Amino acid sequence: MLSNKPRCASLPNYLLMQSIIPTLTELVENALQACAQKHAWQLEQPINIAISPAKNPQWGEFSSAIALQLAKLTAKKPIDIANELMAHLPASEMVQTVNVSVPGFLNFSISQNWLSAQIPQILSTGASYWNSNDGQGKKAMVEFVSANPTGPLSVGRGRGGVVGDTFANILQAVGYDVTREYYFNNAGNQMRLLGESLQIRYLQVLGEAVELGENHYQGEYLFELGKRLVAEKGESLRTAEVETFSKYAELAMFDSIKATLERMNIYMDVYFNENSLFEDGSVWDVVNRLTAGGFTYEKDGAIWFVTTRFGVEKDRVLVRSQGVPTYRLPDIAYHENKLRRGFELIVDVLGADHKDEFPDVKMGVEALGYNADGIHLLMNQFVSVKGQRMSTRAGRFTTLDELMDEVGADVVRFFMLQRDSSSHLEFDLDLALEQSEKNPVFYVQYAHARISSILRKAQEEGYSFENADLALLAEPAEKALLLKLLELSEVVRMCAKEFAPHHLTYYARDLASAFHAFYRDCRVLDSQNLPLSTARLQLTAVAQIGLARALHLCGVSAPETM
RNA sequence: GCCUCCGUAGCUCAGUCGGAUAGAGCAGCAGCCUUCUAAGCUGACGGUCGUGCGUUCGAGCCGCACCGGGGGUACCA
Repeated sequence: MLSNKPRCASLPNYLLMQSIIPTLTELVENALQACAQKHAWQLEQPINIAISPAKNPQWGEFSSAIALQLAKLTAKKPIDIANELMAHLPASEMVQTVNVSVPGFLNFSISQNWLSAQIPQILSTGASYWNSNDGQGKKAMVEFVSANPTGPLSVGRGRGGVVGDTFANILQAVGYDVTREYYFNNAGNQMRLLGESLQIRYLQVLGEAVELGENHYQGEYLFELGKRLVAEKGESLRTAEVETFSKYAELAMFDSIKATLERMNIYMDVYFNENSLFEDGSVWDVVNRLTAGGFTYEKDGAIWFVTTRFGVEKDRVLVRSQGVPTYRLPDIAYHENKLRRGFELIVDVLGADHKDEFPDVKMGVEALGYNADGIHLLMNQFVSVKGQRMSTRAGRFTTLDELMDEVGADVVRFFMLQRDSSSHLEFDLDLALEQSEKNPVFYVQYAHARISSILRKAQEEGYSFENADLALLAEPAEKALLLKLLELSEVVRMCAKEFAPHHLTYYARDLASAFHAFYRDCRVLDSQNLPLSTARLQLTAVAQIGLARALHLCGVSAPETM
């Protein structure tokens, strides 16, 4: 572990707000139990009760298809079941009305009073209103980026960086104690090639007729570094060892990577050096224990891991015949190290090109006697910009820095989060460059700036924020905005549960849209109607907190003016 | 060959456990600024959800086969 950067404190989460879907689920659950008992329904398995937002306002705000699911089990008509369930629903302050529609949906309308009552709660709790405690304070690690210091970060790595950092934010919001970790290797073949590449570039700058080999790093950045080296050291390194160049390049590349990450608002807690696993003997310790457990054998001078025992078609090499381990072995040792440090949830954010190493790691720690269920893969597919694929080795890439120079960190982060990470991402440079409503980042940020502007103006003109009569908030747009705001906690939980941070950007856009509709229909500041102004000011303030929370979880700024 | 991810509107993509009429942004079309930021809003247009079988009361979602694309299939990482 190289360094331990301080990062901003995670938000406390102590207040578990009563959120809508879990509450409705509980109501239906109670009704179901009552009906099942009364009519002796055979519910051998626990029924999964789904509550989803209604697709049409005529059905209220939330619906459940539970009666349709139960039709077969009970041999009754869905519509009858729904009516029966409705009759047994416990009363709740949250629910205004319940009705049944064909073919048997149970529809809920949320009470306006209950909704309004959430406003003071959010105002007093702040951004942590939407937190939950699903993680129960357990230790979680998100390992991401993990690029070896052989070159500037590519756009592809940037996706892993954004997805990993955002997912870490999400885990904190659902109550985990999160560590962000970067795993790297500064020994071995890659670093030797890097050193050779720099050496050749350095000599080229000095006018020598030397050329890069096919395996060397072709990127222009090493030529630039060579020039820098000449400027600093002159010709003194003409006969220097490769190691001198390797070390110099490594430090320079790491500085550049860290600067890039910082620019993207990413701060690692731990930089973990793969080499430490060799130095403390844990790599060889892993081999010995696997061997003692009967999980290895020797063939052709190499040590093989019996992965076929876990149902894989081929065994894998752990230690090459020359005695050098493959990447697989330190990876297993590394994950054992993570488990030994007490992490109960371990998330590896990997690119699609590294996906296949993941199962080997899980099999490895299982063979060592651990339960690997807490280790998860968050794979992200490749990124392309204008059809060009990234390849560091070939030196034909757009670096993250170049991309941020073009469009800014906020746009990069938001765009990287707009796709399911298992889908390919085509970075639309033209759209990203658009400083207008076409660009979804500006759309969301604009809503926040608009809100800020109203609140500023209210303050300047002396409008009261206190003692609001929130029952005055009766417009459909007001209700819709509140409902959308209250959805955030569910969105965050879903992101965590599904390892899918992209839902956040969709939510942010929906919330911005709900605010814009409110802005259109409901004038906030009206000197002729001060009570209504105060009520709407409170709602506006809550919208600001929610929008900022969604943006900040994405690692995107929430500007006060634009 | 095998494994895996993807295939949804002209383009880029969402689609919560299998539920009501499949959604959004962009592009293109038609409108809305003496009032809190028009970086906004409204309307219309746009679909054999890759193809074919199957399971189901009900399939974009589940199963099988096929087609097309990405990634992997190393004693590289």
